[in-house]
Amino acid sequence: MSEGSFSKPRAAKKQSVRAVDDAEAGGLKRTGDKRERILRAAVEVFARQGFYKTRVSEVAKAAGVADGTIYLYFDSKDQLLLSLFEDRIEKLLTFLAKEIAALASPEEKLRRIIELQLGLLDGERELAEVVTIIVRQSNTLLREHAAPKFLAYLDAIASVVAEGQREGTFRSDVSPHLVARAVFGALDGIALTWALGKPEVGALKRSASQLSALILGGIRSSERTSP
Amino acid sequence: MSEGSFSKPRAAKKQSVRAVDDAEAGGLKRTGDKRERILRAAVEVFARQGFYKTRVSEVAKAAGVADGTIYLYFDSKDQLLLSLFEDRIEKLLTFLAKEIAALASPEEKLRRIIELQLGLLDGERELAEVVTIIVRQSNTLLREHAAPKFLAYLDAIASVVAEGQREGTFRSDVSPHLVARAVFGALDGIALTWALGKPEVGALKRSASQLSALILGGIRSSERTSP
DNA sequence: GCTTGCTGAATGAACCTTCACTCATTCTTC
DNA sequence: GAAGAATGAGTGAAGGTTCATTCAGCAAGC
Repeated sequence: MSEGSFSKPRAAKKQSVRAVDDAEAGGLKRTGDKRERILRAAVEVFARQGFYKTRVSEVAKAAGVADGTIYLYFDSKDQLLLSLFEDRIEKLLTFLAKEIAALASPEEKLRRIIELQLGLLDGERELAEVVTIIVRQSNTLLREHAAPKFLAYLDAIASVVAEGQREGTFRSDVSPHLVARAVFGALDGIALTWALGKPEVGALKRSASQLSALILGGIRSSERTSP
Repeated sequence: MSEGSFSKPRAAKKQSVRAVDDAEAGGLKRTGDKRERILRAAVEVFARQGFYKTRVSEVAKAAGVADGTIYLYFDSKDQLLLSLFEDRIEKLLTFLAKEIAALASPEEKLRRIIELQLGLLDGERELAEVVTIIVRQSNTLLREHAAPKFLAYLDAIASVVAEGQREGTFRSDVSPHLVARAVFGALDGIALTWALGKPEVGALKRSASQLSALILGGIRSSERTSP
């Protein structure tokens, strides 16, 4: 009687926790994870061409589905982008939270955050690009929806900073939120110039350690008084 | 979609827009400022709505000009954006160069750069937004053209860092270009969250000094040897 | 096992709105 | 009144969205 509760796609919020599977052996296969396939294709194409220059038909082609199929899973092109964003940020946040919880000192945590974000940028550049670009698309529905999720990420960083300040290992004359923004921005800035240029191999590791040194050096509390 | 109720209607802004005084006494003269008027309108509207969501007719209206007039000064909508970018970055670069040249130590220079960029973000947020958004629009002619100018700006920062390293006041185990990117990114990140939220008054001053402290603290060579 | 009928996911060509751009006409200035 | 500047309604193309049609999968009837 349950008549397959998930059987109908109809652009609903259907949260498929479907992760990585489906070896795409042949062309037509099981129709299980169309939604996920479309999302992946979208990340790829949006990152390469930008949202506005991407035709819905291109996403469809990349996903190996018909144009119309996309509208069985998403209400509109805008909604597709928004879903993409929410879906991915969500995962990133939970992953980050778990990783950080395991570490003891704020300093280690901060270092790990830097590593993780740069790692994400390196490994899933496309996703990272889409995310940061989206955050910058101006005052639209997208921005309104994206902002809360994004701010949650910043809060996560800020709370690490605050922790360090309570402990006394971090200087307390700077606002945790400001530091969070600056750290995020620094990481993003590096990603940006990578995106503009050519990504060298090994750049990641070097950047991460240098950046950690820089940021930790700046934030560590010290006797030294700044002029 | 409703009009972006993000930015308050500042009537004061209007007046400063009128840089070039066109004598209305004799009606329209050699309207040499049409181009400039269009550029200013474009900055404003692009920042509010984003490039792709902005209609050429909206820019025209904001500039107080007919649609067709825009095409007397710019070849296309894309060209308008590109011209805008080049024109403004150019000015920013020369201004920055002059400001910095006057200062003695790399430390002061860096501090001034931070002040200036944040000041720009505060005073001409719209322009700053357009610039950073544009830099992120993917693989297009725009990107190809925008990148060099943008990189020139980064180079300017990097050379200050390099100077400090030669002098011995800055730690030399970090790449100047990395630092430049990080600094730019940090500033940009702060702007971004300002843009997402509400800009408090006085936030600028505080942010600038905190950020200076943070960055200089991070970059200063730990050996306090005076050369 | 084979046929028939039903269901609904998937398709993609056509539709229809939205704009970037054009150009015949009108206005300004000298 | 000529020359140029400015106008803005009109045009054509582009591309997001729709929907009539297809067809794989399944169940019941034979």
